[in-house]
Amino acid sequence: MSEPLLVVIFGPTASGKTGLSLHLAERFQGEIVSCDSVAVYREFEIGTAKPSREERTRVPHHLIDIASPNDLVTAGDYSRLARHAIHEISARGRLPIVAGGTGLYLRALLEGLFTGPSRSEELRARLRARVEERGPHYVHKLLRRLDPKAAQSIHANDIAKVIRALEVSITARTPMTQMWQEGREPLRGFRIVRIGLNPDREALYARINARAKEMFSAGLIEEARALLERYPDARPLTSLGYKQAIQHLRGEMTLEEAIAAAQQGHRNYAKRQMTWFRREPEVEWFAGFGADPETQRAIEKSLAVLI
RNA sequence: GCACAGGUGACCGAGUGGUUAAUGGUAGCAGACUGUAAAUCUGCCGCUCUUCGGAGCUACGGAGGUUCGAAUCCUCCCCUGUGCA
Repeated sequence: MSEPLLVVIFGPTASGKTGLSLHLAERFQGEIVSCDSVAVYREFEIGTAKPSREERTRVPHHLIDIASPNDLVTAGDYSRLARHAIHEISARGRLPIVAGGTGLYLRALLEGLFTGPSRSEELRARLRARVEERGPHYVHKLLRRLDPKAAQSIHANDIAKVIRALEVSITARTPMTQMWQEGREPLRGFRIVRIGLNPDREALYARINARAKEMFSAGLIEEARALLERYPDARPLTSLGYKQAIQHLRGEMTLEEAIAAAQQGHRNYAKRQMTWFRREPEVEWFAGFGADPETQRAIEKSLAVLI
């Protein structure tokens, strides 16, 4: 009972995390720490389903709109900022509630990342060029020499991960997997309660379809057009919804096709999120949507005991 | 009604006599994930068994036929698209 409580809510897109976190924050005097790799960027509004202005005045939100579209927020950045926010909230005597769907960021926050070098754009560019010239197996062979263990666990086709492993092993002059041995630095000082939302697959997919479509009628195309003009190289422009909106703007697909592709992308994403979250330890799972009053009551009840 | 084109596994789509349960792709399901993660990648994917080596059954619009052997060739029928009437 000595350590303060930290509530962590996760689940696939459109499972109702926002609604639930809002409800719990009001009920238990909490503040919300978003865990969303796209909502951190300003001006990305419609496609990210950020909580509304009104909702954000009702309950303080953190880690939303903290970066310019031209910035690049990494899992490490997120972890540091989120930990800082959580400690501040807790120091104020309020309940920190982490809510989001970005699995890696969540893990970076809770378990920490290994202390390795951060990105090196030049090295990455060089390695990517190698892949272009010689194919993915060439760089994978390279990794086999520098870090055989990593090479074994990373598939040769997974270029992104092969490159990161090489980047680490080269710049640190130590195999990445060896650096992993030194462990990570997990978040300490909190009793962490993990709440997982796992609505029925079919119902979730229907909800995703409806929501993705609504984003388009709410002006996603226009928002994407404006963003593309001002920040043509912005990273989050490649995220779900924006990507398809831009394809439509370029004349690569009709509006209908873009909507269908966005819906499909969100459905696939939700599935990937679930396979990530299923591995999470000590999760209290709930089968309904977060916006569902019955589910909210059940979660509220199980939380009330702990507070 | 005539003339072409075509009907392939949930869908799209290759295959034009034999190592073909049938290349690909998509969807679906399962999985991986340590600083791009709304990313990137992997496996399974007709049915039934299996000592996990395999075994059996059913499949390329339908019915017959040719052949040792057909999704592939022939005949008839049904359906779809396009053109001409």
